[in-house]
Amino acid sequence: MPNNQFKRGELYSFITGMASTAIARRLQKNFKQEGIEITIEQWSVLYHLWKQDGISQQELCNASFRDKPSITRLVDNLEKLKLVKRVGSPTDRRMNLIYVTDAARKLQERTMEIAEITLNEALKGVSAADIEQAKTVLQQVYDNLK
Amino acid sequence: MPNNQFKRGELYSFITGMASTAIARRLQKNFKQEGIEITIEQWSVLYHLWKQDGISQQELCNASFRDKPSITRLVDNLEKLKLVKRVGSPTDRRMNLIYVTDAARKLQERTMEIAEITLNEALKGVSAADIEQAKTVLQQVYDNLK
DNA sequence: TTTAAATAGTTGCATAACTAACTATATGCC
DNA sequence: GGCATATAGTTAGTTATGCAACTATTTAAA
Repeated sequence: MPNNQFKRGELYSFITGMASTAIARRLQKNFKQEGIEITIEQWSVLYHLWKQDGISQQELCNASFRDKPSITRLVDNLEKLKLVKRVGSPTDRRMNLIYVTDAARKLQERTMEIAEITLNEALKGVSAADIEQAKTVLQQVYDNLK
Repeated sequence: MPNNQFKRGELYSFITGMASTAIARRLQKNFKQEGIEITIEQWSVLYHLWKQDGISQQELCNASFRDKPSITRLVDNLEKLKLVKRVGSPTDRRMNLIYVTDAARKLQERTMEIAEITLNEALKGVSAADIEQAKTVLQQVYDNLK
């Protein structure tokens, strides 16, 4: 128990997640540089829809670790950009099924490439084993707080 | 070089930093539960000021990895809450020196305790060595993108 | 010394987060 | 069938972020 005790003064960067913030910021910049005018948050929603669309907003909430109002507005903005469509579910009139448009599909390949490049840039000099291990720790943290 | 290549489909959680988001969210909840009505962002600014106050907003930017408008507004809100004071620098009239108030000092001990408890909760079941290693990776990521 | 460039901070605009309160529809129990 | 409860989604209010444009002051160079 005392061996995962954090010393005061080391708390800060772990809590604020400055590393992931930095990655997201860099990815945003790289998108912009390529003339791709979507936010990271919008991209992270598309990311799930590319894998599978026609899912409800609630399922998008679960997949992207966001609450319902956040998804409502992200979908609002993505719809304004004509990247997704809300389609009322035929079987449950409470639900919207979210579909990506052709315009969004055109973004998939290139943005995933940029994301991959950005991530490799971020992880330069870190061994594959260390990355795996860091991912395990972060997953454990997430599970602990779920 | 190919050994720190990320496979597509694993990108997402690393980029969005869901672990650090979860920690921050939990800390916010724990503050609230104790009747402490400040945001994590406000706390993260106080965190630096407790270590040393009377520093400029620019120094706060550097310490807390934020841009100037963000600090302007955080200091605005902290000032409204009477937790910090802006004092014009006597030697450089462009600068504000930021001081914490007695009310803020009263929050230090308890909030640091809560942060420590929250972090230990988040890191339950993770060995000290793994934590160290994850921190090293995150620091490297941050340095790579700086 | 006066003028250009750098620095400190603020303001406006757009996007996004969380909470709480709300509407509409579906489900389940009597 | 009818009513309570759960679920899906939206809206409003506050805080925060990033970018760009702005003011005020300082510094450095011509």
